[in-house]
Amino acid sequence: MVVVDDHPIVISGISGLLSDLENIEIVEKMQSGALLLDYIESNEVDLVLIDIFLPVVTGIDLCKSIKQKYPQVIVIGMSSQSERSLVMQFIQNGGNGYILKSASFEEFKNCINKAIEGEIVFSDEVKTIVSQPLSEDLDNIPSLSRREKDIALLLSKGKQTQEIADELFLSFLTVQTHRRNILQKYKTKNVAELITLLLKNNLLD
Amino acid sequence: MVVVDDHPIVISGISGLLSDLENIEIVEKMQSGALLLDYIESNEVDLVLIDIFLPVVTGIDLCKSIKQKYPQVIVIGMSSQSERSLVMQFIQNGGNGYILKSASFEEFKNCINKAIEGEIVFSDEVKTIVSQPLSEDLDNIPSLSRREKDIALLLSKGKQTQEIADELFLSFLTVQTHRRNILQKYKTKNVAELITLLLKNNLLD
DNA sequence: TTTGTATTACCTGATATCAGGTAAAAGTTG
DNA sequence: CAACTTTTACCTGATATCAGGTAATACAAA
Repeated sequence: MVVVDDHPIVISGISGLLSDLENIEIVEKMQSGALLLDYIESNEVDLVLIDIFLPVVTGIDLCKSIKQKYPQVIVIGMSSQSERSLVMQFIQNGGNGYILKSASFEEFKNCINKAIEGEIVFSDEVKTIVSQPLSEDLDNIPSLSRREKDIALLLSKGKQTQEIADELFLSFLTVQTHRRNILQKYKTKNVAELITLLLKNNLLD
Repeated sequence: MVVVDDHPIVISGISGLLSDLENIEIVEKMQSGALLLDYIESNEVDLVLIDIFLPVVTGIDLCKSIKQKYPQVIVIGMSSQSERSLVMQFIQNGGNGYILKSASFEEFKNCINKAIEGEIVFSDEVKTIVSQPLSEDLDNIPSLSRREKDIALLLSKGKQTQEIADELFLSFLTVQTHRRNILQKYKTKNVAELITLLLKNNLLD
């Protein structure tokens, strides 16, 4: 088994945790995806435990790369906080399981053992997150058109309709129409609610 | 020394890391601030290493509580990602240092040793973050009072003055006053800009 | 080519926000 | 206790937003 994490203490922690699992041997500990891909080229690897928030290449992309070339390798993801969409993405890219770093030692052991047997495993907290009835239908969030984004961005900076019109060389009335369309698109009743929604969904970057 | 973190693997990792530091003995490992405050009541503690993102009570508030009652205890903060404002807040609340979890073993050891000698210590990455020319003067962000936060939160949900008044059993005019005070406090010209500022600075959680 | 979305633009009226000033009661800190 | 902050509350007028409807041009997809 190989652990990939850019936090030395996490690696150390997992070593300690797994030292009493007889069937598992931590072969290597590394701090980046690139190192893992190199290693996997010339060594036999059964199981990989990777942090999702790695520098350069994210854990999700790393998982994808591994699975494309070596589909038999079991890949388990880890992170501190977890969002439903992240976990789902990871699994969709071939991940065999997902564990929150706040999981207990027992959970870690169980998950790893079951994953080896071919199951898709989740730590308890992840289970509850994944099985949540996904808050209404907030998944299929519509996206902003180019112009709408321009306007939303200026709105988020506190600009008002006339100022936006001046800045984008548009009519006051045009900006007004865009505003209304954006509000309707997201079913928000005013700019405050809109900005909250946009920022929380990273739609303004 | 006591380690407070809600991630078992991190605690395990730190144990492993510090087992070869002779002058330090990890007395206790616990997963919440409440446990620490209980423990500290009846035991002598020299140094505490706390995670910033703890459930219920954040590491910053925990640090504050500790320092109020036991100013001689050395408190070092930790987190995975770090933001300038977070680190500054922690130090302002009496923290003796801040370490990123991605820090190397060496850094951990150095920081802890120096902190014991009375220095304020930062791991390398934190240093660079702290010493950044801090985008203009966005540091000294005032904080919201309890009531102001209530109102700001409802504003972010798109509620308007009258609705907020009803929900909080206040006069329309009172809410109006709060709104104005909040806008003034952050020098924002409307709610849209305000929400942006608050969300980007994590002031609404 | 037709359908659909995006972008532009105009009009009106009801309602909300913002900015100005004022002030008392309650709670907190030195 | 005194000073300060917080929370509560009222008044007014100017300006902005929101909701409703309508419509032409442009550009991409079916």
